[in-house]
Amino acid sequence: MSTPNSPSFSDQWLSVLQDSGYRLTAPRRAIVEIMASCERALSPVELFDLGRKSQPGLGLVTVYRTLEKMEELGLVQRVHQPNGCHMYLRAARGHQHLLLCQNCGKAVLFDGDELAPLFTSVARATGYAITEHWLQLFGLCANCQ
Amino acid sequence: MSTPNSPSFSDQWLSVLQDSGYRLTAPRRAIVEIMASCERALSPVELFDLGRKSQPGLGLVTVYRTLEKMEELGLVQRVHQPNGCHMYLRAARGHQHLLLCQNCGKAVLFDGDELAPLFTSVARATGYAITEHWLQLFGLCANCQ
DNA sequence: TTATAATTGAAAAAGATTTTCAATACCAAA
DNA sequence: TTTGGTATTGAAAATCTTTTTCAATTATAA
Repeated sequence: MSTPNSPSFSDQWLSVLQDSGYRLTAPRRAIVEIMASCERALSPVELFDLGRKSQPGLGLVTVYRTLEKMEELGLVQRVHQPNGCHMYLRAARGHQHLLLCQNCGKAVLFDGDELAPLFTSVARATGYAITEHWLQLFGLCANCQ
Repeated sequence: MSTPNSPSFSDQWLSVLQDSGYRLTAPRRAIVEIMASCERALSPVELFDLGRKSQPGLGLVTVYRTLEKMEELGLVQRVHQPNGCHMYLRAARGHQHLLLCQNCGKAVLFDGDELAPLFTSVARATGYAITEHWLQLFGLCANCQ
């Protein structure tokens, strides 16, 4: 429950950045504000365009750099697209996976705790040390069906 | 069981290409021969370098174009990498998932039958109609660890 | 053998992302 | 406050993968 005296979602992110030794600058504030309140996945260029509305001098490079830091801090997660480009989405807590509507782009998250046993057994069967996994689902949301 | 008189694996692929209306050219033969016999995922450039050994004039563009056709015909499958680039792997039959060595590219396939219940419950919980899923694991194979 | 249409490779273009670098701005310490 | 060191910035250029263009070549059907 958010009250006028409780820190907003984006203020929390700014604190995380600051506590990690990063400086709070106007471009970062603008980027954080957008990402912290957006429910869709955004491409770096979309984020850049949105950010320029409040921060006209904003550079695309700064968008990339800030996304990198936010990902490193677990604030946003990268979304892989079939064309190889990336989008970024507000991260959920814990390890969450993505279900994307192929029509409108709306994203829903779900957790994949049930996957752990599968990964363990695959690792054992193959001898591989598994370092990373991706699971993404595609479909149609209730509206678009 | 392959005998001197039965068509080789790569000859089968060439037949598929020809039956689909594509012409058989020396560059295509070279590319098909490599992909049909390689167990690792290859990047277009790796394939290009390998192909030049038997076909010195081979162009990278032809590699891309031939991969595109082979994927369309279900002979190879695209492998997505975290960096956004693609590699290509001889296609498996049936629905299989990929575990890829990040060092040498060696690929292992596993089936994800155990995932079905997860997808069903996610579909029910979200109201989405799930049409496609994307699961890929990354790690280090026994050799590369 | 010939005609025609697919295919080729080089070069250029297109995109996304990263690097470089001089100028700027944050913020800790005085 | 003021100040100094240094993180950060944006522009431009560089990278890298992939696609497009185009004139020359080549496979294949007639």
